[in-house]
Amino acid sequence: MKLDEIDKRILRALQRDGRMANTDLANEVGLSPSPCLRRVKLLEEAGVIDRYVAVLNPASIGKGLTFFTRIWLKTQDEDTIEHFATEVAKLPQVMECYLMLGDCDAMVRVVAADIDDYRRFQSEHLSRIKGVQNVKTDVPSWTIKYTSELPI
Amino acid sequence: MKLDEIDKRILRALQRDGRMANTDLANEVGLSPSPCLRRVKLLEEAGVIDRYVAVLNPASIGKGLTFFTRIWLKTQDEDTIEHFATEVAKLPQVMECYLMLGDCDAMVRVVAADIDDYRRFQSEHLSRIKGVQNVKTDVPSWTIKYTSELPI
DNA sequence: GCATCTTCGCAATCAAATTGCGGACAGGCT
DNA sequence: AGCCTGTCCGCAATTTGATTGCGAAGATGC
Repeated sequence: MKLDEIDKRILRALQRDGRMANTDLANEVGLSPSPCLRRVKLLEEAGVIDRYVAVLNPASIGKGLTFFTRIWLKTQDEDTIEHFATEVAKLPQVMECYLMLGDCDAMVRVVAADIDDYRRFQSEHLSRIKGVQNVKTDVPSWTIKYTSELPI
Repeated sequence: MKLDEIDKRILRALQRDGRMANTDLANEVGLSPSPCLRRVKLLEEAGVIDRYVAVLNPASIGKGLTFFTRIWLKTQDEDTIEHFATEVAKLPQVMECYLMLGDCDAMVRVVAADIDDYRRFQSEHLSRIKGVQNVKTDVPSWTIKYTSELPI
């Protein structure tokens, strides 16, 4: 989809505040409400805007820590990987999971309340997935940047 | 903040659809619109709901690839780290940046259009930050899971 | 220069957000 | 038990914003 400058302004604004009133958005991007809303609908239909979400404060719901876990599988055949993918998708603590080429086979980002909560998750869920041979956890000591705003 | 079952239902719903109409939300969680809205406002004021955002499709704006870059700094003193943090915050391609304990000093998640776009970013921006000694890039071959919904 | 397509803004209509208020329910005290 | 108090609900009125239809302005191409 071809995006002009106004579309980009709309996307930037909605990335900052996805619940902004259309009238305010229109004002910000320099349109009147109706063509502005029309553009937003088109961006949604075209899939440029995938969805709208509320971003929660992880600490306030007892998920204040992030862990990165690198995973090595016993084998890299399709069945093993697919089974792993299916099981990982079921674990709500896993926010992201990537298959990697190179050193490890997969990397996941996990949220947990504390170290013990994470350890429990690792031993009771992650390590029990069939095909998982070894896991190694990296703990970020500080988050410098965390954004959901894509550059546009 | 103490969250009861209805609050949790609200948070789950708004994580799925942050732009849901309050009337629909009220209906889903089993309240009438006014107390439902009151709870949402309280959750916002308490910071449980941090903000609302539109989630864009990275591919549709030419940022379809994700890269993980591990970074080693020349020294780990506070000045070096703070300078690094300041500079990284300015780079819009960087979605996340964590300081790590252990192997590497920092890890960033970067979005780019393609490999060349990433290489340019790495050589022209990341590697030029003062204090950066070495970087190593990991490329996910597939994203199995990617969610913004915290378990609650 | 004219026809056509696109996208705008205005105005009317409809739907949802917001607010104020009375009532139900729960917990604590006498 | 009976009463007082604090909390949270739902209803209804009001305000605000979303949505739609339509005519006009500007851009594009023949």
